[in-house]
Amino acid sequence: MKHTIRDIAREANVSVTTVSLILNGKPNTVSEATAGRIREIAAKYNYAPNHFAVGLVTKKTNTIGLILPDIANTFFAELAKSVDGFCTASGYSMILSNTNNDPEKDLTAVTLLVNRGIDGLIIAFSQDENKERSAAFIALLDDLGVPFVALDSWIEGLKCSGVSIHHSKGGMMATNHLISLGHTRIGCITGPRGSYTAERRLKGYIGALTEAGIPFDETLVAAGDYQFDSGSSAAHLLIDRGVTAIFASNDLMAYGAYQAVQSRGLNVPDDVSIVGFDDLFFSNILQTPLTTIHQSVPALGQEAWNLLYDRLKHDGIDDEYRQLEPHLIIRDSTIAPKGRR
Amino acid sequence: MKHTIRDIAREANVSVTTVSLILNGKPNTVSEATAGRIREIAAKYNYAPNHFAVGLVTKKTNTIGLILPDIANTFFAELAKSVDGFCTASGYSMILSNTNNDPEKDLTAVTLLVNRGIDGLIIAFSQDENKERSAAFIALLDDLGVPFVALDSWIEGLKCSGVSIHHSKGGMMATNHLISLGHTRIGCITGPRGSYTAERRLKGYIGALTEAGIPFDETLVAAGDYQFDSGSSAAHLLIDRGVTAIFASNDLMAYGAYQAVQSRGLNVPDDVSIVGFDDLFFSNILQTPLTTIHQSVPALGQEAWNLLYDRLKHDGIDDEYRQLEPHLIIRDSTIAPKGRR
DNA sequence: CTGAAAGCGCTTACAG
DNA sequence: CTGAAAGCGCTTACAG
Repeated sequence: MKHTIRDIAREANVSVTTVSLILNGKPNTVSEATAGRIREIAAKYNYAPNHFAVGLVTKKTNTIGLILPDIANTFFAELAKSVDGFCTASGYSMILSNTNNDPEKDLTAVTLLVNRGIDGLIIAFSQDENKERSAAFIALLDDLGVPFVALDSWIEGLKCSGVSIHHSKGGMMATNHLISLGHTRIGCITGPRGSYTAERRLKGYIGALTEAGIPFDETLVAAGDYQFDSGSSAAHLLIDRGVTAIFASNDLMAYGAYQAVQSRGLNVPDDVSIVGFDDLFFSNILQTPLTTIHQSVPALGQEAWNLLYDRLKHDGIDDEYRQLEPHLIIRDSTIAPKGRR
Repeated sequence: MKHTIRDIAREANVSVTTVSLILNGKPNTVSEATAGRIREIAAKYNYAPNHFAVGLVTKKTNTIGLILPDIANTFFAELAKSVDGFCTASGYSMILSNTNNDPEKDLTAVTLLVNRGIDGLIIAFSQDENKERSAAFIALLDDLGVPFVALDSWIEGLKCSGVSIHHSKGGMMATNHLISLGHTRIGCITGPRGSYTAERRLKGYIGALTEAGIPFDETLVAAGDYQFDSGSSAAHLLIDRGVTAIFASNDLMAYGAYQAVQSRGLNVPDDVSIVGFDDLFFSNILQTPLTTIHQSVPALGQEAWNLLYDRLKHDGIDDEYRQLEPHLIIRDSTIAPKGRR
């Protein structure tokens, strides 16, 4: 049998007001004897306030929403784990919403979660090239009434806090590594064109080439969609174009590129060097461990939580956008090009 | 500005009762004209009922809890994705709780979620060998008051519905495959000893050997913990003992076994055949794709959801335990032993 | 030092 | 065909 605050009050011979004050640690002038008795009785019945009644009055739920494009993707799964850990530690619960990378679902998920009553929202946006929908989404978010922070991705024109890795710097570091090895014919497998993270990483690639005086060759850019298969087909294209090295905009596509190289009887890194982006767990246990840009997922989750938590607790904090430092992890998938070993 | 049912009622010139009846599709005798007007106004303001007020009255939250040992593990991440999909489709939200495989946290998570108000619970238990804690946990679950179903794992003595793959049959199929290839010195890397899934899979291994007339050799069983590293060290042990084939109780440990084999200058499958369990996405893109026992994760998620949903909607349904059929996927990591090719 | 009472936003018998 | 009112279980000014 579930007990209410009235049950406790009755048994303690006090009013519900008094019980509420004590159990919530609110400023009060209740005698220690009475307070102790109340706490004892509450403990005895394992009393916990009804979540809905509290929410109805306080408008607080101690729940946040986490919207993710694909929880089955290791990167986002680890992110969810990180955020969940911080939530739990701070007494919050986390409602997860998976959008399957469907921007339409970003919208419905936000509406749904806000209507259910959440205190805040962390959103890793789906990749979306539709400007009109983006505008509508921004409008929706603008008068959301609950704080939210953008994670990993971003929408042009958004007004909120956010955190991501420094995507372009990461793309630049990956490409620079290949250049410093002596490669000049370097292909790039992008994420979905038009999407924020894809364009930022590509920008880093182009920047590195330009800085090194290597003319940017549009035909050495092949569009992928962050999935394994697209990495494989893009790599085939690039190999046809005679690249000696490939920067894949995420590890999953890098794995696809491995497969393309191997299916032609070629070898990584002897024939084609490959750099990834993310540093998934699996990148390190491949037969030829992958050189890649490491993202600290726990740090990403923590920053997102910190940004949100500050805004949960205090009103009117200015927006902040934090970009985490990428790290180049050199493993066995990159080597100097054939002529220069 | 958030609108309430009173705002809608006022503008439609009707009572809140009428609005509530119409918007909830309850049996009513409201004229179609009035009903239409109400729906229009509600739509105009994007009205959604306050979740807490509804919950306070109906005692229903349309929220379920999903307790998982490790969301960063691909297997559970895909499970979460599957369950989330069914929840969403049925109008439910899912609160995720990650226990980091800490049985203590299973307990606190259950308590927390139930106090927050959830309609039901799906639990993939942490591995626990502590009988006393298990007993306490069962007692807690027994008078929980909300339906729950066990997913993947199980606790001896539990009274609830559940679904998992047929672990022992899977272990048997994996081992039989190795036997049919001609192996007789077959090692087994188990999950955490004493845990349900580990013991079931091991039982399948032993059963297959016995059936084939191969004497069971205790020294060919090495305990792991379902993590990569443990697979590697266990494989080293088994190779020292002269096995020609290894059944690893999950894919992650199979990857570890690959590494052990390779670090000795040996080769999979030429020197050691390896079978895994789970069939993670990565098993298929390894340089030597892994022969393994496939679990249909979407089916697992769907069954768990179905079992829960039935019990959410109807009282007094009998407990059911469903075991899903495992499937052997033969790839390149298994071959006949050297003498028999 | 403590309590009575209003109110959060709904749903649902019940009355007419 | 429609509405007034009770009640869900809390929190919080306010009164004494």
